[in-house]
Amino acid sequence: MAARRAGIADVAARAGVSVGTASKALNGRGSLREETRARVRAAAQELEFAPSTVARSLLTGRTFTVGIITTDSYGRFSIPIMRGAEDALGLGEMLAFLCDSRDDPIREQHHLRRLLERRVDGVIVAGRRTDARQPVGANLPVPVVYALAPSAGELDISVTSDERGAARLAVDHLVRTGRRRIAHITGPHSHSSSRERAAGATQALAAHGLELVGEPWFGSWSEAWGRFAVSQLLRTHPDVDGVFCGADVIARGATDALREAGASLPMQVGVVGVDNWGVVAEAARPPLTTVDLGLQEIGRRAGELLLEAIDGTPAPGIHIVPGHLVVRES
Amino acid sequence: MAARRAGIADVAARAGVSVGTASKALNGRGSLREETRARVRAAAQELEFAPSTVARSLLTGRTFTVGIITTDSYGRFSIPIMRGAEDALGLGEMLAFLCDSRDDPIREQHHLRRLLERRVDGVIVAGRRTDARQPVGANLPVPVVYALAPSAGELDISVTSDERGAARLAVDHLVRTGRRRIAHITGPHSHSSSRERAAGATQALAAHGLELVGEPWFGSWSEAWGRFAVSQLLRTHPDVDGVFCGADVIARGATDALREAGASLPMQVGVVGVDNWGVVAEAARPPLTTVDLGLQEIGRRAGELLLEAIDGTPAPGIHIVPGHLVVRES
DNA sequence: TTGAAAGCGCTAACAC
DNA sequence: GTGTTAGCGCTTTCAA
Repeated sequence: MAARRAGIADVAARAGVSVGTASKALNGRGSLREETRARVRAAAQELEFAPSTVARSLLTGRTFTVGIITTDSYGRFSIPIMRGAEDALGLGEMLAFLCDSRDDPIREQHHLRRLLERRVDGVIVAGRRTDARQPVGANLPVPVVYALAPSAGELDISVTSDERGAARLAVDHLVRTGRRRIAHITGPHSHSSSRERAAGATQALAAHGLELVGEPWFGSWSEAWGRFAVSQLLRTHPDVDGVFCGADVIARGATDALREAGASLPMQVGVVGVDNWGVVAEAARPPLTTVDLGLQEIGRRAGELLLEAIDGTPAPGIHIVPGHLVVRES
Repeated sequence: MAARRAGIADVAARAGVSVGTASKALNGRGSLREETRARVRAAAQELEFAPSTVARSLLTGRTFTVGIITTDSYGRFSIPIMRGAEDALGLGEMLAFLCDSRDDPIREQHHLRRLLERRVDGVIVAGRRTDARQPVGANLPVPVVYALAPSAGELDISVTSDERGAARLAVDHLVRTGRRRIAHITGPHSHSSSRERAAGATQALAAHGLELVGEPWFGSWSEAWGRFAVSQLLRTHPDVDGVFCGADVIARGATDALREAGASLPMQVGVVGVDNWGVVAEAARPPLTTVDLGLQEIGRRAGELLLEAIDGTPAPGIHIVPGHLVVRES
């Protein structure tokens, strides 16, 4: 601590040149004698000179920072998205401010305002559901990219997951491994993810000339629901041989209930989840085959699209990132 | 988008005053006629004026930003810490840059450098283990606070968890609920958390005139290890009536193995974990009683200590944040 | 009560 | 090849 910070003026003085020259030397601009350049660089090194980005920003109008607003308290969904975004943004030498709106529109507006005051070059808004959301503002001075929860605004840039595709990947795997009597247990009907996955499952089965065993079981994103739904399912359809679950937690509950009902997994019944959430999928017995929605990829794509928009070539619309199947033992 | 950004000069022009006056009006500085103030405010409103923090920073030397460097890819540990830190920093009107070092010292240095170039007012370094770590740098121009993984530097500021206290909370609960033959299953011996929790458990039992059943079982942070250790434990100590597990994932494996071995929980055997990791603790059967290490509180404390250090009153040393017991049904 | 001017740390345009 | 100067958007003396 306490180390006084050297400015470019200090570096120039020590190297015996003017600040202009020092600037050129350090930025490789202009034409200077190699010896001068070296002398300046040496001085900078000795003084541990770190150029002030804030002064530079004032001049160029760019800060090389972006804001990421999550509605999600850095939870299950935001985290991989943030990671992906940081990957992409880091490549553009950008640093990200993190704001947690906790699903509160007031907080969101507050954060947005603070980010704009800080002159971020762009903003990523990450949601935790795939339901469309209202735009964070109109006529903003910087580009915004929506991740996971797409914006309802026509001309906005959004990146989201392929819900129907995810269902197809799951169902195709079950069919490919010989399952014919496939049921679907999923989350709340109020979530568009649940509805889309159910619709996707029905579609995919139809493509194989099959139908879902019973209606989709809408419930909650929990292990307990997975267990309960399976116990009920076995009463009406004891011959079920495949279960596509709308989430890994549901799938884990399902495997437990099936195992405890005496079914041998995966021989008698195949189970596929969605999420590829390590702590759940890997610890299940057997470890879960599941669809990874590519959240990190969504974040990466969002970062890339934001960089492009900042560079003046925005790509409006909803960009869909495909998921992929992770085959384990279930 | 595309909305041109109004500067204070625009506001001043529209209000028919000088920039100096506009500045004073908006910041409540100087003495101005109330009518002038109102006029300026109105102009600012109409132009959606958002003062540039970067210009202000250049002047004041403070950016009201901090950097958070996590070694943890925003995982299980960083997340609550970040939340807590954001809580504290938000109160100081600070915004946080997020950097993920992925446990790579090179990346860490790189990020630190970039943060310093951006003139952050301070830095939080968050780890994922409680083992002491090397300081991130010496003689830095801004204060640094270490969260979870304390710095080995004597004069640095660190905030970490109370590992022995956590073990005491767990053991006391088991004893209070009538358990006398208590075993301990935990993570790798190479982690100081494992060793400290084991030592704490032994100590706490001694305070009750009891001894651990067998040696502590060091292994890995996984459900599989919890299951395996319990199965072995039951062979040598079938009369065990309490298991203190060094992590919720271990505890969950332990409950599964106990239940499947025919033990009724929590009547015959009590199980206590550490972490209070929702997805694991709540889904276990029965839901886990566990020690919450207070990670969010650690983050909050780190944020507070950083603000204090920035304000010129650093509190060096290792600050220990107490955990608390979360009683569920196990 | 208000305006004019200097300056924060840096870069870029232009002189020398 | 190097130095000088103006100016990015704001706040803050100081003078009017």
